[in-house]
Formats: sequence, C-alpha cells, structure tokens
Amino acid sequence: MTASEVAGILAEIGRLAELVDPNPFRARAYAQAARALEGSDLDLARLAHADHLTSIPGIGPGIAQAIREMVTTGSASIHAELSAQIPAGLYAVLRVPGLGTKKVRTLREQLGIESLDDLERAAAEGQVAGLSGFGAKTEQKILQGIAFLRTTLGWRRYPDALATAVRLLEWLRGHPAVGAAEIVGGLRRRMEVVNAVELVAASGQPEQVLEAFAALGGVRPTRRVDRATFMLQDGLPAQLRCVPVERFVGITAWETGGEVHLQELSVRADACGLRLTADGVYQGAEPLPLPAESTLYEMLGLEYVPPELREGCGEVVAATGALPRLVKEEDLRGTFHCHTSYSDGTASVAEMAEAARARGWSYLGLADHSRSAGYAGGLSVAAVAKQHREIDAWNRANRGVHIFKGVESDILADGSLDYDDATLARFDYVVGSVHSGFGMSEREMTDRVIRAVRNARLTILAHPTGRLLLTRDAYAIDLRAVIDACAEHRVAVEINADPHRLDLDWRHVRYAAERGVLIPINPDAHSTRGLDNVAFGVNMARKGWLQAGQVLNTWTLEEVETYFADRKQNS
DNA sequence: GCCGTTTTCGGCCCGACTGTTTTCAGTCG
Repeated sequence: MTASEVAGILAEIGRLAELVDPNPFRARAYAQAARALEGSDLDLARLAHADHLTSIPGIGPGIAQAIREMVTTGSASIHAELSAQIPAGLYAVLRVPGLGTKKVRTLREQLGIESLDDLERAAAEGQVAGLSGFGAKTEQKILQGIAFLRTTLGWRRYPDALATAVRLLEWLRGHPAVGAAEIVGGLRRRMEVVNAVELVAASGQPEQVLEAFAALGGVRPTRRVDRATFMLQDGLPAQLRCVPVERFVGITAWETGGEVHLQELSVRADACGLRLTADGVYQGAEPLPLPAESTLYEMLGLEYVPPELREGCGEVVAATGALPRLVKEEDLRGTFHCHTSYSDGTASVAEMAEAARARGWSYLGLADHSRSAGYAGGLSVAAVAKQHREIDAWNRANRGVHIFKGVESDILADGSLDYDDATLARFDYVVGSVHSGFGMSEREMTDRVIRAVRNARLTILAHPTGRLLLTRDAYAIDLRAVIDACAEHRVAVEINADPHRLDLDWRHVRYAAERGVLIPINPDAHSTRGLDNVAFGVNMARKGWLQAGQVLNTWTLEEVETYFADRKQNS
C-alpha cells in the first residue's frame, strides 16, 4: 500500500469522524496526517516495521496504529467502525454549499435526513426553515445547492477518469484477442471533466472481448450491437466499442469527436468522395482501411489535428496550413505558483527546488500565501524576510535551479494587495488571487480585480474565476473586461493547473493570447508531487491553441529574469 | 488524535461573512 493510498483512507476517516465525533479536532488530526502523507514517497511498511511512524509530524500513536493495520491487512478497523455508522448518502449532503458538519448533524438528528433526496423533500416542504439555527434563506440556499450538485452527478475531473481509463486500456491491450485499443471521447480530447470513460478496441472476436470487458464490472452489462457498458464502482459508466480491425481507425476518430469537428470533417470528406460515419470511413459501399488517423486527415487535405483541438473552434479551416505548433510539456523550463511549508505546502524551499531540478527545470517561482490567508498560514512580513534569506542562500550556492521570490497576495475586497508597497517591492514578482468575498456582484468583482490589475506591482493574475470544478461555480466576473485590463497593464494571467481548478478556462485562453496576454502554466503545487499538475495545465494551453512562446514558463531563465526586472523598473 | 511543554493538560491556522439571532454560531477559504 503506497503512502498516497494510506493518505486517502486517513482523509476518509477524517471526513467520517467529522460527522460522528463531537470533537472536531480528532477529525482534523486525521486530515492533517493524510496531508502529511499525500504526495510523499515514504515507505510506510518499512517505517511501521521499525516502529518509526510517529517520527512523521502529525502522526502519533493512534494514527500510527491505524497505518500499521493498513500496511499489513490493507484496511483499518477504525475506518470500518466509522463507515458502519454513516449512511453513504450523507456524504452528498455534506457537499451542499453552506452545510457543514454541525448543520448536517442537526438535520440528521432532527429530521432523520440521510441523503440528498431526503433533504430536498424536507426543504421543499419547509421543514428545514423551522429548525433552530436554520431559516428561510438557508432553506432556499440548500435547494439551490442541491440543484447545483445534481448537475455535477455523474461527472468526474480529468485525472480521476483518466486513471480509470488507463487501467482499462492496459487490460484491453493485454487481452489476447485485442489487436489495438484507444481511449476516445472527451477524455481523449482532454476535457477538464467527463461523464464517461469511453474506449474502442480492434478485434476479430468482439463477442469474447465484450463479454470479458463487461465481466470486469461484476454486474449485468448493457449490450448493444458492438458495445458493452458497465458502471464503475464510483458511478461513472465505462463503455467499450469493439470493432473490426480494418475500421478501427475511422471509428476511433468518430468516437473521439467532437460533434462540430466531425460535421466539418464530413463536409470535406464528401468533397473528396469519402463518407465519414459512425461505422468508419467509407469509399463508395466499401469501408476504407486506414493505417492511422493522420492518414485520414491527409486524405482530406488537412494537417493532423491533435484530439485536444477537435472542438469545432476553427481547427478544420486552420488545418489547411495554419495550425499552431502547440506548446508541449517538454517546453517548460520552470513554473511560478508553488507553496512551501512556510505557508500551507508540505515541502521545504530546498525540497521544492530539488524537485524542480529532478524535472529538468532551470527555475522555480515560490509564491506562498500572504498574511490575510491566515487559514493557510499566510506569511507575516517577518516570515517573508526569513524566506528570502533562505532563498538568497540557495541561489548563492548556485545549485542549478534558480528560485524566484514570489508571493500569492490576496486581492482584498477593495482591490488592494495584501502588503504595503515596500514589502511588495521586495519580491521578484507578485501573483494576485481572490480568496474571499465571493458573493459580490459581477460589477463589484470585476472592478475589484481590475483595480488589482492596475497595481503596477501585480505580475500574474491567479485563478481568475475562482471556480472549483464540480464543487463551486465561478464567481460572477466579466472575464473579457479583466483580460482586456491585463493586456493593457501587461499583467500575465495564469492557467492554474490544479485539476480542481483549470482556471483560466481553455475557452478563454485563446482570447487572452490574441490580446497579447502572457500565460504562465502554474501548478499551484502544495507538495513536490504537486509540481506534476503542470501536465494538466499544458492540456488546457493546447486546447486554447497556445504556442510555446505565449507561455511564460517556456522562456529561459535569463528571459524571465529580464522580464521580471523590466516589470519592476516600470512599476 | 497530536503536540508541546512554564509536559501529562489544554489548546488546536484565524478572520470575515452570513443568517440567525437580538449577541453569536456555523461556514468558508
């Protein structure tokens, strides 16, 4: 069992304990222990054997015992005990915005609510508003929250769905009757959220493959001609289409989509005497075997269009010779929005820098939270000075990775940044973020953010809409107006590559780039492993048609140093 | 449940906001 898997179970114990244990600090202890382990490479089995688990900060004798159980038996009895006390449906209730553990407990004790359906019924009947501590507004907010949650049901964020898809793909490719297999659908187009895991396999024995695939689900599969679908454990449908080898490529392209892209391809195909169908590419009445998707595009007189561009945003026209050379992960030379243990990260300055070097980068920008973010250990002015001394020492030692001194400064309600000008001037660059006051009107929020953009100390605007995918909608903001202001004041706008955010959304990336706004891809890393988030950001950059030069972290160390110095001089 | 120590208990990231109250509990970031 890996440290990450143990962390997952500890986090789950924390959530369960929140719902049943009157002492909130016990739940927090499990959550903190989970945080200490997630993204670490610790060999817990070895530490358990040597009785050294409690040397990890945040792990005492109680949690050490639970970990020992997990690494030897694969599960922990405390987890089973707590699970038995909590109906599964109560998790969803806890996800309703505005409901915390206290209110959920009250709802359960007073009204017997154990699921979203229970809660929706009670709220619709007006039972909730009558409870002590609740009122009419809370009841309305609950109903709105449930409506939002229902729109997210059945959807998964990219990395979660991808992990499942890759497992299924490996299984398929290992099956003796399968010649080729591919992930298709939104996942192949690298959409930020998907509502299914879709695969296509080539086989001469489709019955055998579909049967075996469906059996993986352990439940009775839905079968339709050449398809099998089953529900994954987490409620996401997994669908396999099993097709003859000679039609595999055409069907893969069809199943990858998107809809508008296929329509536009079909028009070109008609003109070339070909037919694009759900059953492959046809020339006359005969299916046309294709060695690769690139052959299909070539036959249509087009450059190969990478799957992530197939969204019907003008890529078919552009593929006649004007497709961008999309940025690649290998183009990155560093990144700019990372946290350390000075605020709410888990790794030290040196550990983060070493991790950057391990990724072949030549620089790393650290941007810990500012003082308003007390909940995240935001840095006092004194702590900033201490961190800067540590960074200076690292840079003097010339260890191959240069550390830039940055900060993630809260954009306060009035649009000001969170330190005085003299303090802000001590950083190489300043990242600005909204972390509070999400309830403003669109006008107020837009004015607030633009005021921050006009501040000459601001270098990068972070996660510009504040959305959390499948958890929280973007706050109201006129994003075009903000991007225009960033263009005018030469403020870069990040693609926050945390897969929960992916904000700036790829649908706005192209507009920003067209306005000449520089776009860094920032992992918002809170651990060394969090640096790998950049891969998700690269996906979004590619979906937004970005080329390497438009992404700040493809620039060389010298270029970035000059850019920051130039910005500071003009501020 | 963990931690630190002026150890063996008492505190635990902390301040703003909201809606419910009528002075504050609960939630959120």
